[in-house]
Amino acid sequence: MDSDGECSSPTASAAGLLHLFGPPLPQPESLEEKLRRVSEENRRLASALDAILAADRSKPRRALATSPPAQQGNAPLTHAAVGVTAEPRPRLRTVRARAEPADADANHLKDGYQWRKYGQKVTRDNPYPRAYFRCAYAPSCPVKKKVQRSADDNLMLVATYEGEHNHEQRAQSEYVNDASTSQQQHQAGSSSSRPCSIISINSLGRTITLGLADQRQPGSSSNAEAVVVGEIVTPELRKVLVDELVSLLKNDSEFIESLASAVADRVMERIPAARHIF
DNA sequence: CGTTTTTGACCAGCGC
DNA sequence: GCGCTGGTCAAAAACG
Repeated sequence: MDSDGECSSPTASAAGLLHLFGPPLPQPESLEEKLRRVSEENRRLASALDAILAADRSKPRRALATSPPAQQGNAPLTHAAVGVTAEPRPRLRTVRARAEPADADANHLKDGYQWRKYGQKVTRDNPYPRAYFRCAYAPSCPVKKKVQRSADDNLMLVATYEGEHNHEQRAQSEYVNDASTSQQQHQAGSSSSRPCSIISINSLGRTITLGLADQRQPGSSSNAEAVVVGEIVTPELRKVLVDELVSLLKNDSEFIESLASAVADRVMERIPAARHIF
């Protein structure tokens, strides 16, 4: 995904050169409009999800404790909006992710850990079976997860993690843990020196924010309009969302045009310095 | 043949 | 106490 973080792609440069010899470029407002529209769409989805979760919480629960409402007091609004359930006492985390079409009939949610399935059960309020997994990396690791398809959307996988890993994850860093990793995650999301996209994770490491950094004014924060995408705890989930975002934006000629304009502006900024050479 | 998955049985908690 | 439900166990089957 890091490959999407480079601004200086040949395409962008070409667009910038075209702009040099072309008519006045379209105003960058279109890019901001685009962001606003995505934000608005995200807000609509978030509120819909919130309604679903609110209905879900109103149902009686037994083994799966729900988070006390008061706990959300100091949490950012986006947490509730994207349906993050951050249980304080038993370490329960709920992750919702859209399943790949290829895995349409599988109940697997890849998250970088190795899991061993030890049971499956059809629950009362969901026609889809719930699969029970234990961490298979270390026998003593107490972490369990439950994966079940959403009753509303069978392409949506809902995974509930319980407990914390008491071992290192070799292949990748710990993605499902707390604030201690948020800094690394931030770095990982913007490994390039000049990232076009911003991927940040909040203090709890449970909400990812995807945004488009306006490179025209590096020092300016006014353009940092972020799009909160949802709860991300695994690289695969991040990749799914980023891929989806990239695919959406790639097919949007308006966005491409705006992006080209923004890159052109950057090139224009550097041209005067280059003129001294000639 | 070792490991993983499947699946029916069993157990515990909760509400009535 | 009984029934319902979610969670776990463990033997059998499947797989590489």
